[in-house]
Amino acid sequence: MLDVKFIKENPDLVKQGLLNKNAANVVDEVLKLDEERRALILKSDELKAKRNQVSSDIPKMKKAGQDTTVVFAEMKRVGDEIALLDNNLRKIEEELEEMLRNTPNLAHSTVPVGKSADENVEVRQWLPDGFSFKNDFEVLDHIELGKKLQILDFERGTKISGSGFPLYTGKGATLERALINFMLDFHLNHHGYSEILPPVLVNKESMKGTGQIPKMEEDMYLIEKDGLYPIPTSEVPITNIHRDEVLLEKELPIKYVGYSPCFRREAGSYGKESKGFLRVHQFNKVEMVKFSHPKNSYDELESMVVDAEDILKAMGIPYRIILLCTGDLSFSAAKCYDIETWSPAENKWLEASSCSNFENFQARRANIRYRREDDKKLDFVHTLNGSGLATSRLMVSLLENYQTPEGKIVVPKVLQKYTGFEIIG
RNA sequence: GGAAGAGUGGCAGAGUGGUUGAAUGCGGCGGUCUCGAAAACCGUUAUCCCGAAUUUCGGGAUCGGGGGUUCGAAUCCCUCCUCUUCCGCCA
Repeated sequence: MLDVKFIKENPDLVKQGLLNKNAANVVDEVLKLDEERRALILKSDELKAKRNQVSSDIPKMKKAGQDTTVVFAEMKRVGDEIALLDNNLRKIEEELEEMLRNTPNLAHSTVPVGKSADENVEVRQWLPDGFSFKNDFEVLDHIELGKKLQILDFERGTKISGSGFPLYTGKGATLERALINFMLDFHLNHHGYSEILPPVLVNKESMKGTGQIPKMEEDMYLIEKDGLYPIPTSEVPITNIHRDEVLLEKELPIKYVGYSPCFRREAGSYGKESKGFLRVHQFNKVEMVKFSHPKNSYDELESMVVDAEDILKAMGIPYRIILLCTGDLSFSAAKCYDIETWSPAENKWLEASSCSNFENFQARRANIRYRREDDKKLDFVHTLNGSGLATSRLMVSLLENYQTPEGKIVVPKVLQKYTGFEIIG
């Protein structure tokens, strides 16, 4: 959530920022509502001050045996007027809150301005030794491989739950579990994160805190009976760990890594990308979350991207880093890098990770603060998160890149101690 | 799911309608004492909002959340949430 004070002090900057993010320009309306709000507070506070004064006088009057009926009648009127003003105030504040909650975060100054994904910028690319975009043999895609090797069963997944609910079988299930364990261990042992295993159903407050609600509500599952949301990413529960808390400056940055299944309705996105793993309703993801000091959150973002890259390097999967332009940035993000892995069968890059700095946008919504050492004041932390990584897209690249001409899968070296086998097929 | 009880400042814990933002203790911070430290003593110790003013001052709000009664609510009423204990059920 943007700060009204900041909008007030930098209206033009915010207007341009919203424009860059393809968002509605609400600046003038926000400022107007804020002005109305302050005027009402001024009047209301004045009357309350009067009421407080009189209230403290009443015991004295009673003690002195004075008649209070006139004062009571007057104060009744004052009370009614206060109630009226506060009612109006609440309406204005709700309207303002609603508007701000629906207003996206602004992009950082280092983010390229652009309308859509076409204007994203490739930052770097990494390819394993001996890698070639041309294949010596006819490659199978992950669906064909999954079927042939009996490790993925999309048809039965559909029978059990519906389309987009993958079923892993045999060595496929083992490989998936190996991936998750490998990634968790890697971040724990080499990158200094501590592990979280979060609840996968969260309440509305948590969804609001990280910004999935209200803007993305249509894409979220909801268990109406209990008012709980299956999480679209463990960013939600993990970031909300410190909702309404005050952290110590010296404990920053706090770095968590956690595995969870993720649930997304993907409403309205059925199409050619919906086959196999490319777009699913349930997938597994290892997520990194950081609570950072505002002054070095951008360094933390860079190192988080490197943390995710290390996983891909260790597994020998070709990838590239994309810096998202302003128009392609998500609602809450100020800056975001996507990591895309190569799919030889699709002959294209697939988004396997997204690492974002939200600055204090989420912290403001979720009220996550830290106390400064020098002046003892409270300030909002910066929150970041990144997939490290999503197994579904990763599995596509893994299977397709590691297939042999005979249609078998070689298990990447680093995963072998987790799988207990070296080859599938 | 049923019954009973409870939710107050960083923590513990008073307060049941009128200078209560809130006693007291612990903790934290500053000081006196000391070569230094401990002890002791003195002082200080929340957050948010509004308004003025170049270190600050004034006002308002907040005692789990929301609503109500009242001139006035931490205190009374309603409702929701959470926790504890007992019963039931259960991986």
